[in-house]
Amino acid sequence: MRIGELAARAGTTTRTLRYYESRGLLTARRGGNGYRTYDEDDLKLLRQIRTLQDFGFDLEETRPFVECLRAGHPEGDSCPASLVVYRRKLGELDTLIEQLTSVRAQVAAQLTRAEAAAPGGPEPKCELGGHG
Amino acid sequence: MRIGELAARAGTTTRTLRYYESRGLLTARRGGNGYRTYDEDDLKLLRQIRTLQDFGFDLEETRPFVECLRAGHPEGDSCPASLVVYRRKLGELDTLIEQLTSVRAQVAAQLTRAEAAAPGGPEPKCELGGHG
DNA sequence: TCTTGCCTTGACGTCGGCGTCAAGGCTTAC
DNA sequence: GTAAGCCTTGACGCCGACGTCAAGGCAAGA
Repeated sequence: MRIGELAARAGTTTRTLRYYESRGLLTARRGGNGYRTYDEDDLKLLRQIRTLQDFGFDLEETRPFVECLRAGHPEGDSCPASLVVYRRKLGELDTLIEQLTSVRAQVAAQLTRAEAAAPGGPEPKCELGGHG
Repeated sequence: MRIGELAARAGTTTRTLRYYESRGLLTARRGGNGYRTYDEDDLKLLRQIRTLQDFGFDLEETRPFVECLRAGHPEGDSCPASLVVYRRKLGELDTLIEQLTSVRAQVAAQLTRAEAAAPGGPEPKCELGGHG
């Protein structure tokens, strides 16, 4: 198949595929007219990249998975190098979630304080008795 | 005080202060020699910006806080517009944390699956009996 | 043959928050 | 006077993952 069809089947754009190629991921054969030609394996490889990208992996972080598939392994994460990336990512995610949770708490505290200090009353969430 | 001192006292750089000025935050008076001159109020304003930046707020999102302080309010979040930003940010943080938590779980699942499928054994976390 | 729609390479644009360099002016210490 | 250390404006660089435009080639249908 050609680049347009591959892009469509992977839910991305031709520009993206050429970019991946420029980065050394996703190589392509060429037809007699110079057009790029791909097969089902390329689709599988591309879907591996896209899945990881959706997870927030950098393009470089997908490289071990790509090389693993190219080496003939059944899955992109069938190789130790891929597992290393998984574990590192888990650590990064934990750290990030922790930081964001902390920030969330601080912002919430600021909001509560600011609302309490606001003129016109602190916008009560529940009205204890009274309904007017 | 001049720009270098203000930057130092706020733990940032002169380049950053000029950038804030170019964005319309943090205005400055000028001395006879053309140098920017700041006072303690400017420092307070700058610290407000920096705090929000550390929380992950975009520069644009700090504008209501800045305008609130400029209007003479005691705190940057003494104005309704600032509270709106707080609430929106809380929502964004909740969404983001939720997404990251979901991704974390998916990555963890992939790692577990890949480890189980790996040749050479699934790297057991604990050894039940046997120690050699 | 002409249009339409794919494809090619090349190259500049985007976004945010600055970093960094250039070229020069003011002030103070020595 | 001159070197050091502050300041000024202007402008290009950076990062990542592409978007978008330009100029042109190839293929297929009417």
